[in-house]
Amino acid sequence: MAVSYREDRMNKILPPSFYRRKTLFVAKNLLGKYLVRKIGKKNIAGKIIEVEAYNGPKDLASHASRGKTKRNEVMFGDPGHWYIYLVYGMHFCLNIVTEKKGYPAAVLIRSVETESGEINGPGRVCRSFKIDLGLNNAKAFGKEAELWIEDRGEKIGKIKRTPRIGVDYAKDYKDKLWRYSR
DNA sequence: AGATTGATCCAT
DNA sequence: TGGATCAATCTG
Repeated sequence: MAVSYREDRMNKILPPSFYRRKTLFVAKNLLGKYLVRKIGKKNIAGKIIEVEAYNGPKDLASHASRGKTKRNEVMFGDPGHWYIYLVYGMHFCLNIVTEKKGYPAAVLIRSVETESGEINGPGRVCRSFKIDLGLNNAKAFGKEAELWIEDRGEKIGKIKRTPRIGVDYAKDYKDKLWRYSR
């Protein structure tokens, strides 16, 4: 039984259940998946090659470590939604919310590989994919999604685990090996 | 190494 | 309400 083009496309989009699991597991398993941005009739896609996990209320590197605020409330919500914020007054950062509602966690998309080359850095990823606060709290699944992640069946090789970038203030959490890259 | 940039957060 | 801070990037 052949599936329609639409069903085939839908089947590759990661469902909320993918994100509902442990944040470190989700982070590692996002490598090799494709970030896809719908702009009008066109899609931009890039293979995810670097991420960071921000894992729970005790993670001092996480925005959520000082409780829920207007900015970070999306992290406390349902998995499979985008958490986007402005850093340094200039750049946007894209995160996908993980784990069950009430447990604040997310994975930051740091770098992708497109057909025209690598895009390194969360600010550059957002600029290239035309991502801003308008997508904050948007769903990363379903037919209305404008931004989602697909499994295209590609395997990733050896995964590197390194400390997260720019979190020197995070005391005993600053050296956690929660940055994953290929 | 230094400048940029402005929303956010918390201590006054 | 003020001022330090910031999950970054660019230029020199």
